[in-house]
Amino acid sequence: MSTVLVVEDDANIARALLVNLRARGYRALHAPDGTRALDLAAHEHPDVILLDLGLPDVSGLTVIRGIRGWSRVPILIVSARQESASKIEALDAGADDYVTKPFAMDELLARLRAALRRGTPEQAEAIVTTADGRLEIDLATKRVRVEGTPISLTPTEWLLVEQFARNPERLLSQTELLHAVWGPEYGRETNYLRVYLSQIRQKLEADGSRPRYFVTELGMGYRFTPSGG
Amino acid sequence: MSTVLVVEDDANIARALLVNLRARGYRALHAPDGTRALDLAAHEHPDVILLDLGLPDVSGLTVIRGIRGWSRVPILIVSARQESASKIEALDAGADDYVTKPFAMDELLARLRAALRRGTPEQAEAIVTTADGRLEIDLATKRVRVEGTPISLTPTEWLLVEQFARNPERLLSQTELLHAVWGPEYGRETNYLRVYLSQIRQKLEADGSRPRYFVTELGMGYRFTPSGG
DNA sequence: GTGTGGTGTCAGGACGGCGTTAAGACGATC
DNA sequence: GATCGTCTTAACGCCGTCCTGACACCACAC
Repeated sequence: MSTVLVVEDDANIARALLVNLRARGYRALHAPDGTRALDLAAHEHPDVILLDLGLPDVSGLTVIRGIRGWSRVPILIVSARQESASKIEALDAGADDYVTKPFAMDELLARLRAALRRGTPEQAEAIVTTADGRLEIDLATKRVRVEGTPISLTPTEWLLVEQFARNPERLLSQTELLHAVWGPEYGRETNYLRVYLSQIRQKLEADGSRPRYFVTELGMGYRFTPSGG
Repeated sequence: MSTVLVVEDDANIARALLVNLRARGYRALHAPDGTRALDLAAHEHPDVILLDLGLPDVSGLTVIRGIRGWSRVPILIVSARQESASKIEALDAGADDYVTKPFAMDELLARLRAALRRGTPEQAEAIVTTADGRLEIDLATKRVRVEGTPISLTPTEWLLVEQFARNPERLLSQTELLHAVWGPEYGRETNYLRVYLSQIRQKLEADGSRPRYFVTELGMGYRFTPSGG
């Protein structure tokens, strides 16, 4: 049985996380602030740590540095969308991965399993590459390369590509993508997606009219298939 | 040790069931009427419920609805042959499966084991696989594989397959499926199901004319049998 | 054997989703 | 205020999906 330390000050989110984790058979501990997080990390030796960046007392960065001083336990960042700068700082400070609030529970659990499986922290997830090596997406530097040469994307194009890169092989519905890129009040504007998918394919696919990486699933959504299948 | 609640007014049948269940190592409770059934279900939290439809006080349907209001414990209907209409009603109300009186004890025990297997939350992996490994249904990425190669399904086909994957070994009535896929106002359009089941079998079964996974239960509904039996 | 109700299969037409293009609206920069 | 790139919106043709109806088939009852 693995022990998960949940560092989260919002009581509702914390409860939801703890309930879900315990239902899946994890031993889940809770720290509502940074001080108690460091304390529990030292005394309970969790197998993985879920860390919210917005804490009341000390910054999430301080917590990461405090733990990395003596332990290489995997740390998953949970952060709001607008905190993207501190997310990168957190990754640089030694965090392993991050999910953006509001997050899908199954996605979080998948990343958690991945972190546990790895055991030893590595930044391998930072660059997503297709099986054929033609396309590279660097999530940390926000850069995309096709056959080695950098491609410039517009902000909206990048946000879309980022969604795909963070969810390889997974079917993303139109509403899901619209929420993630344009905001929660969008959902019916599927024509946006049609236009931008077209542009992205022109830039990143070998043959824009026969997409291999950004595949349409008719009536369901889109899927990024770096594996090639 | 699993707890089984037997709801049965006929004393002879009840005794036979209780003796057989206890001999197999189950903890077996007995409720001779609907009122005590609801009472025991609430206080003892059984792992599975065997429910006779012909009760002296309240109808079996009332019992199902009373339990389904707060619990998802598997419910197996035990009913006489001529009560086929109420059997379908019971399935629509949320029962999981049924056996017809007079029943073979080993068949009942087999269905009971299937219900227990389903009830225990071992769905840590969101991938449902058939016993022979030919068919994989990945609920997280919404992808279906036959012998390793991905198969593309239309939205309606996927919704149906998803229902089956989420309820393996369970008998799903036509109305239940129609409600889940087309919406609550549908219920008589069983021809839809016939067309789509045919398409799904063509795509996913080894021999579309001899289905092994998506089995028809004549007059009752359909059952997904990943175990192969 | 014959009848009946439920089921499986096929094909065609209506419909809506999708990809593409282009033009107008908007905002940033100088 | 002018220019440039980006985002939004509209229009159109294409293609797959959904629904429908017809027919064959099967199990079961008589």
